[in-house]
Amino acid sequence: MSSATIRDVAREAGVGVGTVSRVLNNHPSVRESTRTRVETAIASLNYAPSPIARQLSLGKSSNIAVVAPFFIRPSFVERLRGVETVLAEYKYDLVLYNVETQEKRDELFRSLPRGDMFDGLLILTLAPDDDEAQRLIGSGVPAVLIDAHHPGLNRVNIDDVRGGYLATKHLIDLGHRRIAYVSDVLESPFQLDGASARRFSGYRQALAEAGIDYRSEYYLQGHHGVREAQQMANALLALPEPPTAIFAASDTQAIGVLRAVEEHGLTVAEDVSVVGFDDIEVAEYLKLTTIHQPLFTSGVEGAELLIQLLSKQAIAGEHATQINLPLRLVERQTTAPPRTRA
Amino acid sequence: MSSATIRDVAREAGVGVGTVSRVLNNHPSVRESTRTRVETAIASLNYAPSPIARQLSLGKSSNIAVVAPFFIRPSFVERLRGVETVLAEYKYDLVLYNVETQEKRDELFRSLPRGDMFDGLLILTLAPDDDEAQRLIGSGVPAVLIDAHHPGLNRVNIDDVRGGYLATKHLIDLGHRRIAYVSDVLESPFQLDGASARRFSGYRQALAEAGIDYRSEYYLQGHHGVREAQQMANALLALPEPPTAIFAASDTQAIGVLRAVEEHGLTVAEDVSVVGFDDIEVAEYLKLTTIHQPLFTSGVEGAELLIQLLSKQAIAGEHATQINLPLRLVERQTTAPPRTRA
DNA sequence: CTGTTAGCGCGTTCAC
DNA sequence: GTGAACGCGCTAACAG
Repeated sequence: MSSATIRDVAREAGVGVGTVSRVLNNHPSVRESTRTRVETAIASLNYAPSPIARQLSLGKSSNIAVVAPFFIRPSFVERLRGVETVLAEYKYDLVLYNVETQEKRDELFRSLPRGDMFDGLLILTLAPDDDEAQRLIGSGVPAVLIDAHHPGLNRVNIDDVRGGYLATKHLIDLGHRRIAYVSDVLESPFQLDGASARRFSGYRQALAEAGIDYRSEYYLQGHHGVREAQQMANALLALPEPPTAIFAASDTQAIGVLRAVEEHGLTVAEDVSVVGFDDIEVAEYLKLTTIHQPLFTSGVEGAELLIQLLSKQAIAGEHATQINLPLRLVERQTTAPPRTRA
Repeated sequence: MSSATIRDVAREAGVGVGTVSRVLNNHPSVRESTRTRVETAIASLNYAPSPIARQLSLGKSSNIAVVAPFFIRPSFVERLRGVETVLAEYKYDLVLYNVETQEKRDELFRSLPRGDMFDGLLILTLAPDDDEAQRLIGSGVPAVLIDAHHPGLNRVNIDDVRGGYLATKHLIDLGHRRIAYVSDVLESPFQLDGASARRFSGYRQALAEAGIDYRSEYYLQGHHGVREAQQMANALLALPEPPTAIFAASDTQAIGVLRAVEEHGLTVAEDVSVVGFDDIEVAEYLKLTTIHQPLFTSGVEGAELLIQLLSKQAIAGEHATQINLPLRLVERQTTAPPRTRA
């Protein structure tokens, strides 16, 4: 069946366990003849070392925890792929934690930092509060945030304010003046990273710069999701003076907006322009104009930063590094100049 | 920094380590007064037990491995979500392995079964060959396949033949006679589960049943992906006698077909009908007629089956159970009767 | 009820 | 070069 131990191998090869351990770890000081003897013993017993025992002895686990909310979001999947790529390269195992409730969140932030269970932590889209952050850095477990902010913690993210600005500016340059913003809900009891809020301020900044008054009826919040966004857009389009352009906080939400536009018998771009955020894969198929952010790359960068931290003998107290990824507008076919007034 | 051990707690509380272990595991036989004493000691030392040491001692890891190819596919994500849901419920940790090359595949199938690293295995969309299967069942590590077949291994899947039949039959009932099939490549050096092939035979079955001759020029294979499918559909549409309907092996590929139809200046449904497979989320937004398969549910069922196996004291030799999930046609707006000949 | 001790499987000195 | 003994942190079985 299973589990031959190192001792069995030692006996079989007629050597001590120490020697077996040495060949296992490619220790130079072991005679070639005994090495081969041990190796054949290993092969014949079909032996494989126990990772767990190894971990206990070594004090490291060689696996890193990835915690993230909302599995479903395409943007998360892209990031995760990036993470997986580099973790696999460095032979780290990826343990995945999904967090969709406040309780699970608390539980995780309490248990993760302790324990020798993980060599490192990767946290996606979840901004720790000050307490949690303190505990994290205090625990000495290297951690990096991806798509989340916290001063004092290593992190890779984007300039959301600029993203909001870019999207809005594009619409303004096209000639739009009545521009709405469909946002995630800002005040979540569940602490996400307030990207929507920052994009909102970029939106207002662009508006102000162009001398366009901000209108609160053009600013709607709702839970993340196609359906919710569709409803918001419906409300917008039903306004006495509906917007001629809508900026959605994510591509997913932009899809909802697109549907609402169709539902109203209007045509996208011609009647109302739509711009999204993220540039997930479907955005291309939908020909959605959007703000591209490096999703896959964010995962790669975050994981690499973590690996680097891991090797660096954990010089705590070092100030946290921040990696900022570039943003750019991808112009496709859902934006156009506003229809000229009849 | 971290790691107070159980011994520290014992000393602090003035008890033996055994007692501490008992309160940790809620053993009934411990006086209330000492229990509280230990608990305060735990709190004051900010102690948390080492999962690894615990695992070594217990001989179980409380984590299960999920191996799957192609992170990116939306269908995989849905399944993974289902898996995660039940694993979390039962307090199992989810260790994720991505497999996109033959080497990684071999490496994994060699290393996974051994070791006390995992209590169980969940394998998605990857059909083990006979050797691998033998090693799996021989290892005694409970495993279940999701979206993959192998006699002798526990598995949850669908009736792909029937799926292919349903899709094709729908088209036939609509009046189509020239029906093409856009497929994944069947002979992959990389051993996936041959779902496309089975769907193909369902396709042929429906054709035969309706007395429609099979035409090899209507059957194209290509790698999974929007772009590849789009090219195949382009080729199909450029045929002297192009098909009036196209059945795609997945929704992702159906998206490519949709694009190709547009590219040719044709309109979907009116000029050419398209049906997909999977019913991923975007299918709804694209109004794609498709074969719905329970993606999320497949993850749930697979994980639950595994959990059940885990508790059942691993009665090996038991014959493998197979769970078959239902399929159904979801009719949306990409299919319609063929245009009547002018 | 509770303290003590023996493993769990492996890495690592430390002498030989 | 190589074997023996100890320790990693915890659970479980055995005495009290």
